Amino acid sequence: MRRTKKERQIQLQETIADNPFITDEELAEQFQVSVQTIRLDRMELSIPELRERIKHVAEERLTNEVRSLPIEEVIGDVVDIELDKSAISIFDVKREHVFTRNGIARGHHVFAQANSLAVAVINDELALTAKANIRFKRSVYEGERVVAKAKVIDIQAANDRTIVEVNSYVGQELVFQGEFTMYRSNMTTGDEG
Amino acid sequence: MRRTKKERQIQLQETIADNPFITDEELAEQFQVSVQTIRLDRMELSIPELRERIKHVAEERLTNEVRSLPIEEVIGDVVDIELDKSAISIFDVKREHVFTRNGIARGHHVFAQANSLAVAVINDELALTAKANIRFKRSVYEGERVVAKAKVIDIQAANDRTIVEVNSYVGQELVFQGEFTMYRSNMTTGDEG
DNA sequence: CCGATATTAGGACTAGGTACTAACAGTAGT
DNA sequence: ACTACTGTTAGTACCTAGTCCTAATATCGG
Repeated sequence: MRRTKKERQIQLQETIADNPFITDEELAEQFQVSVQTIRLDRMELSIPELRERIKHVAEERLTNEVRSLPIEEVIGDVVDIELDKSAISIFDVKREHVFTRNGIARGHHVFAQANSLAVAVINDELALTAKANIRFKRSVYEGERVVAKAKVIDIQAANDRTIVEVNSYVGQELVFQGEFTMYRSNMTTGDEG
Repeated sequence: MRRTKKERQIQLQETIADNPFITDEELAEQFQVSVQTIRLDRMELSIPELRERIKHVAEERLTNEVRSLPIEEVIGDVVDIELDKSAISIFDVKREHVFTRNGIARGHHVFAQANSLAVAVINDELALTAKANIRFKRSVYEGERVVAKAKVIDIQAANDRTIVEVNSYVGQELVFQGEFTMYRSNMTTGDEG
């Protein structure tokens, strides 16, 4: 034994984890044991064979590719809206919205809900977000329901600018705060919202 | 001949393109020709064998990997990164990212790219966006390529806070500006990023 | 030194191919 | 009608990276 079986198996796991493309033969060479030993190790650790590993990586990539942000024009379901006054939407945090590592919702989804509600509440053909000032108050987790409440604060017809305040809650708890400055209609500058 | 050779080969290319995981045998079944014919077709079209195709898909995913964050969790392709210093990502605006009405990119995509780059540049297990101050300078349209450049401005070890500035450009033109205040590691407050 | 555990060797078999040879069908040209 | 050519199919040997199984040997602890 170059080292103990346990030591080798631990290193084996790490080695394969950071390079799934390595063959049993290369592993045998690296650990100075026979190919059969490597295979026994893989069995004991339930590590699949090279081709299965590669396939798995490839499949993961293909399924993850389609997962950025949804296409619907509003993120979340608008449950109430009074144009140019206020609006409410709900958004259920699902697996595809969270970091796989820790189950915490990725901030841009929470932002997207608020931002898209700010757009929706504007009573105009075209509303674009020009500026935003946002604050994530606490993490949102998979399974939680985020309720976003938008309030139109100030309509300055003079410069086609409207300020919308959005507060998002999980239950009674404030999780997100944002102040969006929106341009409306025939403005030339500013991006969407 | 069920159809002409040419027709079959065109369809073969499409079939494999949208499902690289298909075997020659399955293809032969589908096109009602022999396995050998499928192989001749692949030769003529220089389409590699199943295993090579799968490997290629898997490699593409892995070569894009970033240390502190798995790649699929970043919006846009990270083309350069120096942890705790700077990072660059590119994001091609496609049909699914824009308002169908006017072809203008929805702001949260531009935000998501910047935000996720701000997360990626942080050299820590966990990075969460606490605050953000953003400004959409001009609209981004379908077909445009947005290059986001993140710069770590200030690491205040005392309160686990890092300020990251992200500027996004289309060509030479600044389209988005954001200042992200990130919490890192063992902080308890603040949401993801 | 004995027995258990660990390691190695070998053979038969598998999927999904490559590379090559050969046969045959249908069509076109002369 | 004979030949040439393209397209298709069949079959063989070989490859990689394994699985599954049996059997032999090595090594360590008590």
